Amino acid sequence: MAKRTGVTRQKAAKIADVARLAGVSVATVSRTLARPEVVIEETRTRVLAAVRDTGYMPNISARNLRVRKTMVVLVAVPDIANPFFAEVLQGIDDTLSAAGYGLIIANLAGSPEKEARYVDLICAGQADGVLLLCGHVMRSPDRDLRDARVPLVAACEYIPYENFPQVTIDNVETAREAVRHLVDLGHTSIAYLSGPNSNILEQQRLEGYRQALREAGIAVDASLILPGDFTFRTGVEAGRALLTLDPAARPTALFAANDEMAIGLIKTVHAAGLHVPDDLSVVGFDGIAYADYCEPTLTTIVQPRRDLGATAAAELITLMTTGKAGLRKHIKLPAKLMLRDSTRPPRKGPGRSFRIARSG
Amino acid sequence: MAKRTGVTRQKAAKIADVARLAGVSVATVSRTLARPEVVIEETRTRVLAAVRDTGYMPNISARNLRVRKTMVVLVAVPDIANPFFAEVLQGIDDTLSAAGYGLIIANLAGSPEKEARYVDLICAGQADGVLLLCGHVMRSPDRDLRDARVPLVAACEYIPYENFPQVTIDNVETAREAVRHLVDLGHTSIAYLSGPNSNILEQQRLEGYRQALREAGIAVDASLILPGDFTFRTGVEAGRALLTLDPAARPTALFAANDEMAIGLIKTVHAAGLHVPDDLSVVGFDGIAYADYCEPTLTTIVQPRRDLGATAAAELITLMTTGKAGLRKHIKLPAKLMLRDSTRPPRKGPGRSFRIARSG
DNA sequence: CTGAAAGCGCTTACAG
DNA sequence: CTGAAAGCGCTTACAG
Repeated sequence: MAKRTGVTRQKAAKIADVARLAGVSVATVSRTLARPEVVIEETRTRVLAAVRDTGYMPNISARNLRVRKTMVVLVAVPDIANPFFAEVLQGIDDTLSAAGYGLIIANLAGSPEKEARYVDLICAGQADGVLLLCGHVMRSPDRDLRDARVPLVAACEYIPYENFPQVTIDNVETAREAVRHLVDLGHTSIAYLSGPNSNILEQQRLEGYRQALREAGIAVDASLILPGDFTFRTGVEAGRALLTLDPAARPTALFAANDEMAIGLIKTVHAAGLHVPDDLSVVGFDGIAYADYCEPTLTTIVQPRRDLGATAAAELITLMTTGKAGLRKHIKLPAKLMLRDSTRPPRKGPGRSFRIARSG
Repeated sequence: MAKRTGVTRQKAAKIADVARLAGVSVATVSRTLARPEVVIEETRTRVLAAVRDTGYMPNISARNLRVRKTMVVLVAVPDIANPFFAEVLQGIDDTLSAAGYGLIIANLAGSPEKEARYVDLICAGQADGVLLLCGHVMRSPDRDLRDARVPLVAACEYIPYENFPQVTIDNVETAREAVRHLVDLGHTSIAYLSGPNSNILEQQRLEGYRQALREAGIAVDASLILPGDFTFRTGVEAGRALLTLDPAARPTALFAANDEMAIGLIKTVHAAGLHVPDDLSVVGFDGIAYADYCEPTLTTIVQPRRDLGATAAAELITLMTTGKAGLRKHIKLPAKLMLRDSTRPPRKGPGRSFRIARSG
């Protein structure tokens, strides 16, 4: 230990303090820290000891100013209170902070003003890269993020017609698998509880539903496609709609475009005396924590949230450091069907002939 | 619009570019932006026009280096994937970003290495203030945050024996209110499902439970205090423990130290045929979103999460800018009891004499 | 009211 | 292998 150690010192030590104590120039201190192998061992030892004794840590603002980098990444999330994104953020944070990057979390929360503020911030060079989890390229009234010469990577919600890297699951294929599970159980009357029509995830999941039915030789019945918007509330409404149906015409299974809606629907039909899975099998999508707590526990598609975040962050780091993207523009991560208690073969056996007679 | 606008320019405009275009010195540009009232109107007009035409935005690193501030606040959260903190973070983010501060989210996630890295970062002057949501003052093997001459504010989880500002709900009073609600319904045999003993929140909620019973003249029965650790799993275990009890000795109501445990317990006793609230009333604590979806919906204490975050952030801003804290060191925000479907008067009427005979 | 100049703490060619 | 020096983009006394 030197005379006065850094711990209780009033002001933080700067590089000049270290240089003085070690008896070298500031350039040598800087070099020792950045590329230890270029200085001779004796110098290195002296410098490192001085660093320790002074408690020196570099001033990031000064370094960033000098090298013209910010070492921060902005990540745009639609809603930070949504647990889904919280876990994706964890994967991002792990990867980015291990590489020395800081994180600015831009919580869009449906506010165009906030979004515009963040766009301006990025255009002003306040971030070295941007991670888009919000399903669109951020905009402001007078600036376009694509002109900001800053690396972009999107994750979770695919953004069509763009050519930066994107990391998502394969929504079409995964939705297809979910519906195939219902078909395999013997269901032939399978409803779909949709998300908002304009949403890309909704469009892909609906497509997967269609494909699975087609493969099974089941005609798509438009009356079995229930409107929803990803909220618990529309799940409840869809449940009520199901209850008004003549029991003979009621589907024996339902695939919901997300878990919240599935859970709202189950709760509603339960309260009316319908049993899940005996009277109705339900599959959700996302794998939120609650899907494992609800009654019955929900069969659903579990997205690799952490990995989605980590992979996107790694892709962005590549882009920021090398200036070029990895080989694949669109990385699709596997999501898996988690079988739980909300699905079961239909009680009355296949009602297929009935459905075909009724539909289109 | 000037000849070439900033939008598609290669490099971001700097203050010298603005000065040249406006025909003034850089000092004047800086002044106009910082304190518009000190320059004469004509100058101000010219400068502002030049700012607009160049698309100028100040380089934050340079400014921070110069004024020796970082304009970032570090917020330490125990677990970013926990929806409770996600919403507190929203309140923090709103307040801080409106004041021009950036946010570094330190996701401690039970990792002492990460925590130490963040402590070093703060000691190196990389943040102007710290918001502690983690229930303890962050530590690293060789540095103490309290010596880092950086403003500290804690929120949500009270940290005893410290003298920086703290913002929490009144856990004792609120728990007392929850139990009083059960007492008012006529319950006299009221169990408590606890959190981990070492946790300060647990200690306070237990104290509130005790006070409410005492006020009602009900003796505390140690056998009705079930161990838990805030997880859904221990709620399930407590439910099983309840089921092994002789029905006559079974409590008619239960207060759980948090919602996850309450929900796990309800699910377990339901599966065994016990009805909530008819056979058992349950009150939770926290007001997580799921408490409003589960079956039955859960009567619980709703914490003002957003407000907790916003208030703590405002307190920290005061501390960072004026150097002194507000009047009150410990700010207690009101939490409210949300009545839902999991509580009801006991089926068999007050069993008070029985309880007294049995306990203490 | 405005300008010239110093300086915040670093990194990095450029010499030697 | 090491040092002297320039410069990253700002802000702010200090003069005038």
